[in-house]
Amino acid sequence: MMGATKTEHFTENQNMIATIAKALGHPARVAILEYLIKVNSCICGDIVNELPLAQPTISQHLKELKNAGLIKGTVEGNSICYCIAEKTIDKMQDYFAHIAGKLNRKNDCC
Amino acid sequence: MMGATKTEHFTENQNMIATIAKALGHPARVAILEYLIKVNSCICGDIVNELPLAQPTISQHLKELKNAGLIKGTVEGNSICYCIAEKTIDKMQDYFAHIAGKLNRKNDCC
DNA sequence: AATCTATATCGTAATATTGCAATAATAAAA
DNA sequence: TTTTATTATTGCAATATTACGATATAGATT
Repeated sequence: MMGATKTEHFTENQNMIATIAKALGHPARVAILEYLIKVNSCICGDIVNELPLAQPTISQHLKELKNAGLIKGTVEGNSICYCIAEKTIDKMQDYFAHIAGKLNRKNDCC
Repeated sequence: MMGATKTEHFTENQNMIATIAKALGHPARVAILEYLIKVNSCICGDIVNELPLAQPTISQHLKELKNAGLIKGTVEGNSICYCIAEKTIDKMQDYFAHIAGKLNRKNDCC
């Protein structure tokens, strides 16, 4: 087990932030998130039409966003309605606000 | 070139957010960031003593944080003083505040 | 029931990341 | 100048990610 991340050595919060950040660590997923914010909710096919990626690739990206808790999906007929999970966005906003508030703003060095 | 990210298809901002998020997409790098915020500035060795990872591994994580613009490092004698790049933290705070503000907060579905 | 529509999953190739031992590089200290 | 201290780089093994064609799944439509 060499190239595997040692999650057990870090706090739950650090792992949580990392998981969400990782999910946003790909421009396609950022684009999906922004599109979802713009249209409020949509189905997978809409995103396939919007982005230059194949349907299985979009599906995979949606899965990762969902696993990270950034989006939700509900079955609606034979399609699935996706939308933003506000709570997680709020969590990230709070996190950055929190650490930004802790910054010294005049470092010793650098 | 199959498993390579198609950055050229996304906006500059989407790529920038993804790059920063990706750098925070590992708990060790979140831990390094939080430690740096706590102590204001430190050298690589301090982080090696703090986290359960070998020196080359820490060095690599620092490099990635630096490449993403999240930290700065300045040579100081034979060691390097690392500290937070406030601007980038602010950028992320602004980004999440911006998208949080755009949320509908009562979705059609989900 | 057969077909269409929408999405997920499988399989696989290409690429990237993670982690560390060994070693190099550089500057201070002795 | 030899040694020590600090950090970066190299090389490599293990694992993870990215992308997509082919195929499966499931609900709607005819």
